[in-house]
Amino acid sequence: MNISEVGKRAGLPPKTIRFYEEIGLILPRRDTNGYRIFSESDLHRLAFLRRARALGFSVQECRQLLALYNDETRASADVKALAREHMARIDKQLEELAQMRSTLADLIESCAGDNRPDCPILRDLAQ
Amino acid sequence: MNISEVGKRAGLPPKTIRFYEEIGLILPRRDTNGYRIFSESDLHRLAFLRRARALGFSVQECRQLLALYNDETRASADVKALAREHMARIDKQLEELAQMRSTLADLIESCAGDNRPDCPILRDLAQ
DNA sequence: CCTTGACCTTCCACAAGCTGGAAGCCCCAT
DNA sequence: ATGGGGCTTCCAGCTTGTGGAAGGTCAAGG
Repeated sequence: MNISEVGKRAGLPPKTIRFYEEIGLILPRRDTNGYRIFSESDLHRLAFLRRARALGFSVQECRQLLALYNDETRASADVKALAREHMARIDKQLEELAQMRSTLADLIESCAGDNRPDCPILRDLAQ
Repeated sequence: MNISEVGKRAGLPPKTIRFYEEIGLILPRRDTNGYRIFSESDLHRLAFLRRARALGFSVQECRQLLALYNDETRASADVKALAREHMARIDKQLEELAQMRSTLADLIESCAGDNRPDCPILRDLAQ
């Protein structure tokens, strides 16, 4: 199967698939004309990647997840540890964003939002 | 004042300050030897930038905020609108992260995390 | 057989927001 | 004069792709 078809099936644009090959996440065969040929196994890897990325795993983590996926002798503890680290990072981001949101909401509420120049938001930023 | 001192006072590393100059957020004077000289006004701009960035505003938004800050005839409505757009983006990010977090938490809970290879996390990713 | 359009290929540049490092100048103290 | 620190510029890299240009390939229609 060609790149655009595997792209449709996996839900990834061809550009992204080429990029994933470039960084070694997949290694499709090549036809005599130089075209990439994707096997069912390549398709599965790509779909796996799409879902892992959608969960916010970094490309490096995806690499590790794929390695674990292909390792029949893996320990599920290793996968769980990876997922836990990732979730810890997400929790940290959530906290930071919630903190920003809270401050912003306060500032926005305190601003008249009319045509006068006086603005608590700018005053706060300037301190 | 020199770059490292203004950096300490504004809470920004010299590298970042040079970068901000490069992209036109500040324009410090230069000494005859080529060294940057920062005025109190430069310091205020830098501190403003640090706080705006800490609230998650993009550099482009910071540019607009600084312009509004320096415009005596601004309407606070414009500042408020900027802040509202930004908060909307933050809310979107929060939603996405919360969704990821929820899925991840489910997967993590369902995984034994022992030395056996069977793993619901990988199964879900592979679908 | 030739053309046309839709593929495919590679390579380069850009996005955000810095950060690190190298090479070289400058200033002050010893 | 020598050493250490600070300053300068420029280049490269991080992450995760995206957009575009130049050019090869393939299948269908005239």
